[in-house]
Amino acid sequence: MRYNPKAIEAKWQKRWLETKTYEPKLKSAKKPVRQAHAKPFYNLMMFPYPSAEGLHVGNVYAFTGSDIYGRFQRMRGNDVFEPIGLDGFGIHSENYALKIGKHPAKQAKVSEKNFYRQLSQIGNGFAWREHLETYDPDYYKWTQWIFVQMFKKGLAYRKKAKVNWCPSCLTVLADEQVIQGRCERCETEVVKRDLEQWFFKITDYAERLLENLKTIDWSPKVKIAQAAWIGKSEGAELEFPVVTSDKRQETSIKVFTTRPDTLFGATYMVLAPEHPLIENLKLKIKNWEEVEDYIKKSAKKSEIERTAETKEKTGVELEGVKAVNPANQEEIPVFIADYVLASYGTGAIMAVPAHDQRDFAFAQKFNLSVWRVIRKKEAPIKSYLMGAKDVSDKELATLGISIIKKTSDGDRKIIVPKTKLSEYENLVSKKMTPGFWNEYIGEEAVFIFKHKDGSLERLTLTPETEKRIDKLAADFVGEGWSKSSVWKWLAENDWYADLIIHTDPGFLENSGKFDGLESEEAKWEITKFVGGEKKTQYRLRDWLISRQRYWGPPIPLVFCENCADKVRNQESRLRRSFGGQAGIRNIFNKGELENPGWIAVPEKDLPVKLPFVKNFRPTGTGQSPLASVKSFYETKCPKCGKTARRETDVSDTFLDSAWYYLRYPSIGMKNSKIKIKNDNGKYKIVEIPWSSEVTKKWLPVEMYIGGAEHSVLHLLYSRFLTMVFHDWGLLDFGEPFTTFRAHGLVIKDGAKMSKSKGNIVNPDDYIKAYGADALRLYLMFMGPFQDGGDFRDSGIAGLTRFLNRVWKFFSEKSKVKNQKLKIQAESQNLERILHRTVKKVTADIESLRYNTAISSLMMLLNEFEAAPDAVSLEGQKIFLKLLAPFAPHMTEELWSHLKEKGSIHKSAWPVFDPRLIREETFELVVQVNGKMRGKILLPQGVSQADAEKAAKTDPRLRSMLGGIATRKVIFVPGRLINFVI
RNA sequence: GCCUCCGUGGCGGAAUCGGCAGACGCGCACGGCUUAGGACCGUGUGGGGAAACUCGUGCAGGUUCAAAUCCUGCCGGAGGCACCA
Repeated sequence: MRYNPKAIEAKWQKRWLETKTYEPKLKSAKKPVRQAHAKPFYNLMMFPYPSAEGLHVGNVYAFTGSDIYGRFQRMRGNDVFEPIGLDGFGIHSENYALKIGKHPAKQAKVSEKNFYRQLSQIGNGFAWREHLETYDPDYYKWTQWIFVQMFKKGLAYRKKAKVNWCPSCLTVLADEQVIQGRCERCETEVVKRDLEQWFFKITDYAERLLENLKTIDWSPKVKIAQAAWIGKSEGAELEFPVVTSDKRQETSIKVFTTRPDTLFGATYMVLAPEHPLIENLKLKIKNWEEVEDYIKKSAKKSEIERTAETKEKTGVELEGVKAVNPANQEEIPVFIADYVLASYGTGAIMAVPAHDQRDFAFAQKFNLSVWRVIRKKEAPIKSYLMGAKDVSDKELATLGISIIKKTSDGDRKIIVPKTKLSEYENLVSKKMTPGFWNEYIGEEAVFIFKHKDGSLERLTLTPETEKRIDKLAADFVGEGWSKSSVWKWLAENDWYADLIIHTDPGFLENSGKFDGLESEEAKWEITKFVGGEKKTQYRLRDWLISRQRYWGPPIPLVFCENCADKVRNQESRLRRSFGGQAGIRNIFNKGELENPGWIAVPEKDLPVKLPFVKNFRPTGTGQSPLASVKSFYETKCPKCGKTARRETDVSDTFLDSAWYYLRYPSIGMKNSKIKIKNDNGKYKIVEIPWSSEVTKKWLPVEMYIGGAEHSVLHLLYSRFLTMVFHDWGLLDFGEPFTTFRAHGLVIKDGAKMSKSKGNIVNPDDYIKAYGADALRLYLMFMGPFQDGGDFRDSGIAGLTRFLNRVWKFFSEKSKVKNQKLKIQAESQNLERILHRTVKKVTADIESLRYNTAISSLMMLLNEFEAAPDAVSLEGQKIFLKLLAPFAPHMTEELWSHLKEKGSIHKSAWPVFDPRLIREETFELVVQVNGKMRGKILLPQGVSQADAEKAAKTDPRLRSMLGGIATRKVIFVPGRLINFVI
């Protein structure tokens, strides 16, 4: 009988479904015991979005890797729950529908069928009963319910802001969906638009999102990405008084800085063009027209335009206005420039050009003073060259000096004639004289000065001196300096900021009484000195949740003019009669009070169904297609009954996927009703979207495997919502996924797969040609699961060959009924290899090193084939069990050939016997001076003396070791012996 | 620019703790079986050398009896962040 994957796979897929092999008893599973082997094991993989023609091979890769882990845990005796569903709502599915000219609702049905067909063929142990689709009203009812709760608790708010707008997808996007200034989905350049939108207050959770990272077992790169995205900075808020030309103080500018230690070096200030203070100072600004013009221009720029030309800074000085440096009372100019972001910190900065790249670039362009206030700690070159802390003018002269003048055709070096040296000495002595600037920048012997006409000159060293330094530099090599790095550091040819300024902390100078203090200490001393305040800033912004598209859950809110008035009036009344808290809070919830006129759709009226609309195309007007559907938006206010208008935007797809893992185990269960505290302090019994009983047993997710591209999207949002639910008392855990592992990327023939390149791998083709088992095996064998791999058609042949050999071996073996062991020695040897393989495969699966697990199974098969008669029935069973997670169909078939009852996938995972692994003898590696010179077979646990003797008497080694005195002998028991002679 | 990860045969990769570099597979070569082979089986396969041996894990150094592995600097690649003060 030949191996026929097609027939076998179809047969077992059908039987597994019939016998519910992969459906754990969700209710009766035992209470989880954390760690090692939790009985109920929630094995989750990221559900796919059915956007393209079918399942991508990248999905198959991820799902196979996740399934192997699940099957392994099942064989270890755990109840494994491995659900799957479709993330079918959202832009990606809608864009696909648009592309092929079909209505998304209709296309969803087609994709659903196709995806589920494909998913049932890849050999995963899915719990099919608990599947879900995000566009199912039974599901999005609860997505909307979550939105309503967020609103009621004041975690959803509406705000007009500059938001990311994708001109191709015709909708706004969250910050997380903008990758390098481009739309995450279509890679179109994102522009800024002023729109009123719904946001979720994820920033309230910034600190916890960051802090909790320490408690979860996730792939480090994902944690790092999240920490960077949250972007915590500790610094200070400092206030700079603003004075006008008549020296009268007008107002003040608040800045946030992480480097208050550089305050004495602040030589100008910059406001973001959107800073509200500019409008207030309008009358005092002498060049208002110019300023206004700049504001308008920068408003039009896209994010990419604003950030692309990093070197070319733009800005306008606010003439007639000066700021006062609170540290030294110097009057400094104030600018507006778009390199300062309105959305971070206070939207204003103090500029310290000597110690910040951007400020330096700006200062160069606008001829502003550069004042160094931080000195580097160590200066090996300088102290070597000069033998002193400061470079003296004389030293300079004796070294010889040349200038590089910047000319139109690049830098040109001119050796300075001796007669001109006095001029330089003059310059050097006029440290920080207005119009001139010279620096011992960092500790480099590089000097730049500025002429009155603004041209820059740089002093460097003559060729003779270069030679001398070269010699000196050679002495430094080995003290943490390579020759090239000494040179790079000393004499790089360009003169841009990266060479001249240094941004590291160090020791203060030119800072009055703070001179000599170390940066870290000086920071807080100076903050105190000027009456500033310690402050923490996060880079994270609130989650923009509304989308101007059709294919998503409508945001379950209603706008009512009448209620808007009520809220506003009540508020002003409350303000007048202080203390009158209670009344209004019983009528309106927090969200309604904070967003006057917006009323939550009552829970009993959910879902707000997405109507079937023929023209579902995005409009581009800043409104969703639903805004033109009268029957949808016309409604009555649920609060007062007057005419009201529904919100016509839908919510972000990532809201759907932020909680799906909570829903799976509760599908088909009764939702729980629990008592929760409302924002007005009263308790209320509410129905929640899951069964608390089942959730307690199965959650949080034990193992989650998915792509790292979701590091700051899905994985961040899920954590946020879980924390929120925890705070509301809906969940008894605050982190959704105990363990998360990011799998690698599959590429094809060394390149990323893309439709335009035509190198897309369609899993259907490969399953048809080779079977799912071979495809699974090949995908996992390509490389370490967490690194991804390069898919090459030629590679799959090797795994097909392997499977054929397994089949052949077991087919022929099963004919031999008499399992009499012919050769004792061989069978002992085999047993040892067998148990070693058990150990290796077990450890490899635990750490997702599937490639090496498969390779050791190949080696075991090689051994089996070399001595087929010595392979016991037990050995055959163990082999099949080890292979079962990788090739579930074939192993199940061969298992049944061995007349085993029940599924191999529910059989017990083999355990190795440590005693059987140990060998009685081992090969001792003999080294001479660290070089391998031979091996000798010795009994396990041999003493050093015996090993030495054996090595010295070994005929092949004798010539090398005989008679020569050894200086030292290193003996590593069980491994090697090294003779140093 | 900053952060993270990674550089090993013709290719994918192995070496999990600093202890035999190149497991396993692909490819290739030769041989067998075959009417035939893009099927199957066997043997070989990092470079140099007839061999003893020697060189060899991106490059240059360092630590060590011993380095692919640790340290320093450079070069190259991938990913993340990107005017975040």
